[in-house]
Amino acid sequence: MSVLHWAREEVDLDYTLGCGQVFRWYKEDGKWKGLIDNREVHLKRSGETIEVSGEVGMDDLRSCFRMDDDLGSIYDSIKKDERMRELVEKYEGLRLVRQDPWGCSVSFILATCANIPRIRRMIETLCVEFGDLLPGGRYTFPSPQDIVDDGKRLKECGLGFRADRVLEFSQRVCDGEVDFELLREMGYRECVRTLKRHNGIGDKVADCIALFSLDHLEAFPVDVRIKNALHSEYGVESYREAREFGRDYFGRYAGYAQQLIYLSQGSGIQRKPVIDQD
DNA sequence: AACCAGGTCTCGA
DNA sequence: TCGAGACCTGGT
Repeated sequence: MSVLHWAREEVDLDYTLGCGQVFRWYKEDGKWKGLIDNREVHLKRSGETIEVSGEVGMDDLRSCFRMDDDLGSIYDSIKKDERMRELVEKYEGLRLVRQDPWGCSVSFILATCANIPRIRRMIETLCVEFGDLLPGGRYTFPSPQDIVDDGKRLKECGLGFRADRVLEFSQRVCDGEVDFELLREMGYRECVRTLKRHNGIGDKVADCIALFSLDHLEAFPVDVRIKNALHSEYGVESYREAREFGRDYFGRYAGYAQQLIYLSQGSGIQRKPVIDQD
């Protein structure tokens, strides 16, 4: 077990892991349990430190929690009004997480038109069916090849109309048609335009992938809740308007603002999903 | 028992 | 560009 000297105002695990940006983490017995780089990790806040158990390197942890982001200056830059000042104060320690682009893409393709418990369940099913069992009982996130190898079974996983989209995307990744590192290097707009060429990836999902896994922090994913929040706070009328408003108004770190607003609209810590295996 | 869910795609005005 | 409908299921 190792110890991270990450103060509370630097990292709040409940806000960061419970705000809906990640789907495979859950809190149990006061510990946050999840996976980083397909290895199980447990994190427990203890005063001004975090206790870590699991085989993860310091670099992976720092990268996952985006510890190179200067939270103070980012928060300052998005405190555009009283409302945002309140949110920054209330949710101090909320950080964006850097996810693996492949897993993030699949997760948000699955997130279409489903509620959080169901999204978590679909992802967990995918991992149980196509991933590898780890010591400790959890499963790795499957590789694209794992999925392509048994495309028929994917349709029996309760994913609904999302199954075809995931299979098609997996196939394209296998074929080398998706270059995540290139997507990371290119500008935000081109990244989103490129992602949207795939079936099942529209504005919202592309923004999520760009923001949560490809370091495009100006991405401002707009779903129903964000649209409604922006309507009541800023008088924004449509999805398109909300998306553009978000980026223009909040600027380079609009994604952080989005996550604060999303958290303020509900969600909260989720329980461990139960997958019945046969 | 309905209703609705971190949307996307297609089509017609 | 914009609105309407279809789309698979399963939470609540």
